[in-house]
Amino acid sequence: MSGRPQEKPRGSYKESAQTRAAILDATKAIMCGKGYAAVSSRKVAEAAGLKSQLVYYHFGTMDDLFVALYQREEEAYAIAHAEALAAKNPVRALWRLNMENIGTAVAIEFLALANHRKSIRKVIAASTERYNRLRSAVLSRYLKERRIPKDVMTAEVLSFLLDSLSRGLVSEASVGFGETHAAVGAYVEQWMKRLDARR
Amino acid sequence: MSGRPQEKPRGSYKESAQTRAAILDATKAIMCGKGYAAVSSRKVAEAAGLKSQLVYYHFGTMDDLFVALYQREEEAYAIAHAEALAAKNPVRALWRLNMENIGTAVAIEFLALANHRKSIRKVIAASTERYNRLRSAVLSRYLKERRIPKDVMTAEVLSFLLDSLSRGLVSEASVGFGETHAAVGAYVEQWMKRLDARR
DNA sequence: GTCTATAGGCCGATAGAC
DNA sequence: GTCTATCGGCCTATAGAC
Repeated sequence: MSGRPQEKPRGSYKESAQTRAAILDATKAIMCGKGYAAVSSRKVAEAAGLKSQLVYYHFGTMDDLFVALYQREEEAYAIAHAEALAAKNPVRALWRLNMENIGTAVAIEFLALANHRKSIRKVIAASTERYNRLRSAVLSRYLKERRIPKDVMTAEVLSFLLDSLSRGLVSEASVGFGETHAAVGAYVEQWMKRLDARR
Repeated sequence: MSGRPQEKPRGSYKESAQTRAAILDATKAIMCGKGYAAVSSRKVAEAAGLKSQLVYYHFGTMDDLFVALYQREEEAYAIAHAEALAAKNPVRALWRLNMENIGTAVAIEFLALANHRKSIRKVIAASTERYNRLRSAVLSRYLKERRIPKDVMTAEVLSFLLDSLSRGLVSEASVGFGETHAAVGAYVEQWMKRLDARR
């Protein structure tokens, strides 16, 4: 990582991490651009400039590859998510996180993939539950501080809104021109401003 | 439809419609249950109790099959959608339509499929635009009648909310247990009640 | 850790008999 | 309109040399 280039240091003992990363990057790119069904060992390898057998060497099966990518992306998301929760305005930070990140696009794809890969469904269900728990405390406090009554908004509903609206906007953008995108974006923005003002 | 069974009337001149319907039904079932990637001419034919070549005979290519299914489902949806817009409470009717119908599940799958089938993307974009136009007038009137100011809700945003929230609930249900489902359902319900009361 | 070679399966699609 | 037969391609995955 530091100093000079140092490709293949001595024999070839830490090329592995680089190759793995390249394979995961390629997988992610294909998933976002063409959908999960376009992912194959050959396509991934071609995009990464490698031979397809290396995919199997490093990840075992295609199923394991998907799980490994999910876990890597989830790990990066976990950090950003924790930062967002710790921000002065967690709602705004979470919204921004969901909107800026390509992660939302890849998340949508994984959600669709869960439909027929039970290994993916398992890992998604676990992390979804975990994030909901993490958000619950912070959003509850946020709403309580602003004295928002439960019939106006709850932490659970707010959490769901932040996710499903951002996903809706992302998939809408991939199909049409973003007319709705601007209108909904503005609406959420002014709604968040109003919440801010109650502090 | 009426009278006696009457299979294969004389030669075999109107078996076509039945076979086509069976193929489309099987395709729909596989898409909902296993995801669009699990759809193949062989799997579809097996589910319908037919030979795979009949899929090509009746629909040409797999691409055409997907488009044909989309159009059939869309045709059915168009009727229900028009009824919902004509209902006394169009918002409630639209919400119910999105929540009850398996159509939402198949719609999510088509949205994912649009990622790498441009024929699908084209047909989805067209119908999305059309439904938005149809809703716009009715929802605008609905909001105006209840004197909802534009900064509280607009027809465009409301239309988007109805779609993306129902999609969010459906995909959430397919992954986890529906804790969120109940909470969000109740929230939307009481929100609609409040709108009703303003009439 | 990366290579070549290859097994074995499912795929989309077509040809031609009936 | 449905059947049998079949082609060529891409797929997942493994074996074995280096």
